[in-house]
Amino acid sequence: MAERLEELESRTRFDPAEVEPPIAERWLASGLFHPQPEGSAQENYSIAIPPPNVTGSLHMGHALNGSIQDVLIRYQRMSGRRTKWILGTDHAGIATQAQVEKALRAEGSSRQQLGREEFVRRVWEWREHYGHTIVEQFKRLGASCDYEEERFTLDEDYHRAVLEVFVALYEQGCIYRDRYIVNWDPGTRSAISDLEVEEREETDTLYSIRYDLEGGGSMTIATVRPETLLADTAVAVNPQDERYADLVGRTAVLPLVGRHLPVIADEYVKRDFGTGQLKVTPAHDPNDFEIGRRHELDQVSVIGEDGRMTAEAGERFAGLTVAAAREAVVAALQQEGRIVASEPYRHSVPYSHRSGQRIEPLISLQWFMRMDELAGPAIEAVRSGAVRIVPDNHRRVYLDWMENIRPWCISRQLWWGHRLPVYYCEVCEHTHVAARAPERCTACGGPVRQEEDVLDTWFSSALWPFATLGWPAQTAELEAFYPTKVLSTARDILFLWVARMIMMGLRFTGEVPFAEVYIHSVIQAPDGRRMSKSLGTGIDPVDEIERHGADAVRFGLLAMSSSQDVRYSAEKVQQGQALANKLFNATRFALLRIATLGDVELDTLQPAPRPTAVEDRWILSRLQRVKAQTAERIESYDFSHAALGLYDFVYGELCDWYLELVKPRLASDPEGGDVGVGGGRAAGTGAAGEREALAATLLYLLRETVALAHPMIPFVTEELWSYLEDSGTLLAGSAYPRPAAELIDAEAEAEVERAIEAVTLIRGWRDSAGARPGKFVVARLEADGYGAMAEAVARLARLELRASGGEPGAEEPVPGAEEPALATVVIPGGVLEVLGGEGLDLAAAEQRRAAVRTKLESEIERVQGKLANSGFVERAPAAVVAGEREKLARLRGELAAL
RNA sequence: GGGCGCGUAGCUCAGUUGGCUAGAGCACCUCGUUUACACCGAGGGGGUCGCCCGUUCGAGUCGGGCCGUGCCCACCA
Repeated sequence: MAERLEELESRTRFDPAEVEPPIAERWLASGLFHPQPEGSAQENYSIAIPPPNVTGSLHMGHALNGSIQDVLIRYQRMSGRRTKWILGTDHAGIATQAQVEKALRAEGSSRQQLGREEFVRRVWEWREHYGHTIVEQFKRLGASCDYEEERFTLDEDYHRAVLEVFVALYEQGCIYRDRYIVNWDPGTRSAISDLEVEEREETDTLYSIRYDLEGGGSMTIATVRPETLLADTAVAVNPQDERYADLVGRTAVLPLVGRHLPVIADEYVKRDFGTGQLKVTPAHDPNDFEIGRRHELDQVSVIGEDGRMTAEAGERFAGLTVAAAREAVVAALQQEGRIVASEPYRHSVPYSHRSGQRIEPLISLQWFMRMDELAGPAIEAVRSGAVRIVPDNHRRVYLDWMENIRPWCISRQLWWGHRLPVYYCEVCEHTHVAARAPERCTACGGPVRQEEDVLDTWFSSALWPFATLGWPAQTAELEAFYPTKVLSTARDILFLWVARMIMMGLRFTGEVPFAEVYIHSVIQAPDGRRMSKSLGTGIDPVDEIERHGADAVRFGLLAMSSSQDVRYSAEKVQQGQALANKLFNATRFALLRIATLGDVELDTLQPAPRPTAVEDRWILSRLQRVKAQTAERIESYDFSHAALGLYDFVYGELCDWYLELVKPRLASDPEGGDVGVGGGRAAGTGAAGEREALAATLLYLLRETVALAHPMIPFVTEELWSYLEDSGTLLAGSAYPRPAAELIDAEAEAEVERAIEAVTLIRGWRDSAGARPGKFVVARLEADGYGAMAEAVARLARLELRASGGEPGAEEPVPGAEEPALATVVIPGGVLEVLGGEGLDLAAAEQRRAAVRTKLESEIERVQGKLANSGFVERAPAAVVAGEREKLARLRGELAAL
């Protein structure tokens, strides 16, 4: 220990870069993060991490969520629970495939050139190469995940779980294949789900186009997509619309094409919108598709999967891009004089979240999943509270979405992902759905080929909490850690992921996958914009860790977090860094002082609360309250207050006051130095037993504080623990401090708090009077309730105290006891009478006094007014009225004393 | 069009069930080589709590309206 203390003495500040890596290593080597699968999920505590994209890197959202989950996990682990933080990554179909394709392009190749098998091999290779970055980054953050059991959504076992679910849902009739209108993303050349579509406001031109009717007359149709006219197969009006009642049943002629279109009546058409006449394009508009199904209209597809016009669009337009086709169609219509009007039109346009390209609704043969049947129990789970969403204003959003849930397009035209376990007969087209490929067609014995499509990534993610634990096998892991306790995430994937996990969990395990969903803040850039690489607004958490330390980043993020979105605050991270440094130095100070006390043996000293002075009882009492408060805040997901409350305790009580109060008692020279001028309890005096008690108390305080802070700032606290606890045990595996009721001491709290207030007031006065910081002011304390604290007040406020005139025990006649006061400072319980001091500017002090008087007077007036109001006195609760009366008396006393 | 938020010191944010002489961190100003920490310490200035009505003895806190702002959901050509 001795050498370690020597080494500690030279470290005047906490250096995260030096300390963090070895600590992270000790944690990993300890096995603490890798629990044995024992006990029941009920008694254990588990969290399944939202799996980051396998080739991604840590962004602020990960860092925040990682900090949050780690606080919970560490807190629970220290509370004695068997904890497991399930770790893993997501294969992230589109994102990963896009990355590899980009790399291929750079080397002049393409996935088509490679072929499917080779391409998939290349992606695996890519994953080997880049797939560990983010996990390593989680380690740097200090996240105590179970790194020994890292999962991947394309692992063999995981794949088996996916197949099992797919086959079961198919057999249960929930999964089906359909030619349906989908959101086609020309960028990724794949269908995407509704949730991956984002609407953007845009200004287009709304054209009014004249369609002639057979047998005379015409209709005028408005559209922002004239190019889709080529695929019109009907014209519709509202059945209630008398204006057009006689048109229904007639035939319109499609301009440019000449196709005959029935005029139909459908409720969908709004009478008051535009002309009340609508062109119907079943193949390229979701609404029209529905109309088409209702009226059994033809489907003509003029836009292909490549985003270009097809042959069906006719020779003039085939091969054109959609944009070019629009121009060409408009030009052609203009030539025929069919454009009756055109005006700018603002509307929302669908874009792909994935590729950023404009969505092209078109009809495609895809796999879908019917959701209504699965949604029912998932709705009930949230309604009944089996799954609790925190904060609960997201509850309604979840329920609204679930109650209006629509089929989910689950097939993707990609190569990277779970290929559908669907096999078509090459001969008779018979469809087989099975986890294992059939040798031959069961109907005709012909050869079979597997479906080319893969599943939407979210399909596999939906199984995350149980597929990671070995399901469908009934593993010990599943028994011990499923259901998990809480799912922590930002709200943007509430539908995409959370809702689907609840549905799948209930369906396949019969249990909710987690008891609580905690929705955390989204961290925005400091200017309020979204943090994003493309905008250049991103802040890299790893950079921040390198600059300020992982503890600082964690503390900062926790302190920022809230129930709403917040801007990134570099100051909060600084604050965290300051806290780490402060704790480090406080511990360093205490240990080095104790070591020099001489008669205290640090190596054998047992940390224990052994108060011998009121400040001891005060800080011990305060510590108990902070313990209770911190635990309560962590358990209620109130991380910012947990972090900031701890900061306040460490700074505002432990360091600023307690350590200052106790310094004289820690002086190595029992005769005392120049500290503590007034009073009988000179520095360093006291029996050896008292010094030992103080040392024991200090050790106890520091150990408890450091342990209390550990879930939030694990590195610095673990480092300090190695000095405070020499058995070599890890703090990460030690017990979380619990409040000891017998140490709560309201009286001591009141006594010390009034002393603190007095010191602050006197310092303020000193400053206003220009008293030099180093010089003593001669004064007389004429106030009640200070007792043993009087001398501490004197020392901390730099006073040379003269005996009070009224003090019975004072040696009579004390010189100066009758000395007239030059000034008075109002403090709790009375006043301080200033008798003299070097270079005091009494005029300035007088100004301050006047200001205080004015403030007191106005406040007294306010309170008097309140108490004179009969309504207040009669109606307000008695305690409040009494409080005001007390306040008035106190203020009057202060004013009189001035 | 619906839903959910937000608007409190220069900045970022706290303010539980209405009782506040409205707080914190940062920034700013003054002072300080008091041997834990200058990533420090002490002190200080700074707010019509977006606006207007209302409820109440009392409103930053509750209700209504307005203005500003952000996000989510939604099939009006």
